[in-house]
Amino acid sequence: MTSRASETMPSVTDVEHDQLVADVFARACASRGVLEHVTGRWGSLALAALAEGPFRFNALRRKVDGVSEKMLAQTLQTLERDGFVRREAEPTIPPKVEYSLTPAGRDVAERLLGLIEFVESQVPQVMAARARYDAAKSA
Amino acid sequence: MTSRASETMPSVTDVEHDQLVADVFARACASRGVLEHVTGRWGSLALAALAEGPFRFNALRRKVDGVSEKMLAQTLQTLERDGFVRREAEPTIPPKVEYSLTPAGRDVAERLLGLIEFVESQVPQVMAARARYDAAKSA
DNA sequence: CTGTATCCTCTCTGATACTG
DNA sequence: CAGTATCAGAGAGGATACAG
Repeated sequence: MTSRASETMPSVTDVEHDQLVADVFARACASRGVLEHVTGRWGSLALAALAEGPFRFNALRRKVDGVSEKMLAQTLQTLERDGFVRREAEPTIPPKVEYSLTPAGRDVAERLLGLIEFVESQVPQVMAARARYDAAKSA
Repeated sequence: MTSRASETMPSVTDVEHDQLVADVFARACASRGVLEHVTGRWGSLALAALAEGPFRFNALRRKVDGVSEKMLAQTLQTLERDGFVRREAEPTIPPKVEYSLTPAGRDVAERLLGLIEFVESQVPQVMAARARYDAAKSA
């Protein structure tokens, strides 16, 4: 197996040529990086928020409670670069920048939303499971 | 449509104010932590792998290429504690431990799989988007 | 208003080594 | 085989200040 990959990782351009199916389980597969961008701590929340409609920077910042300016900017840039978020800046004073989802972004966001809703619905059960687990541990 | 668990609102340590529905956008909501566990770098891959069936520790380690023993153990413990993964150890020599999904885990894994498959299918487009973005930047 | 730049902390992560 | 323990580095993340 190629488990012991040499010091050189295949570049991203190699991947598009090998018409192999993308496989997140492969350590060097680009899909893993993309997945991390969309499922990341702030990436998932940003996408979920934008699923409700376009947002301006600070509105998004208020929506995603707890995110710092830096991380929000960084997250949005990453998602824009990956083609999931669209950024439209009006060259006015004061500047107005609106973020929205691209078609691909909407698709990702929908699946994300399904996951989020399920997780939210499971919170009580999770808390119960944690309590059980911790009790068994200390016992 | 979200959890209408109005009847039994968990007294889950929870949030400062009692809210009727879990809200990932709230920074103090437990759902955010749970979401991070299942969407985390290794959590998502572990759940996706287990969706294919039960795995023993080292088999899982081989499947999820690149994960260290430590992180896999840690990830599995977290997911077990949250009630998404079941761990069954046979007290034999040598030890045999099998990991599988709980019903809740299966549900999460399915949604995760949908997301992963979509992301994998989007890899070419993402690469193209990145190339475009980078080109525009340097221009 | 919308970011960028800087500094600093602290968690996450992975090698390695060891135990049952 | 299935972990646990420990250590050190890398990088995520946050606060603040500043620029356009």
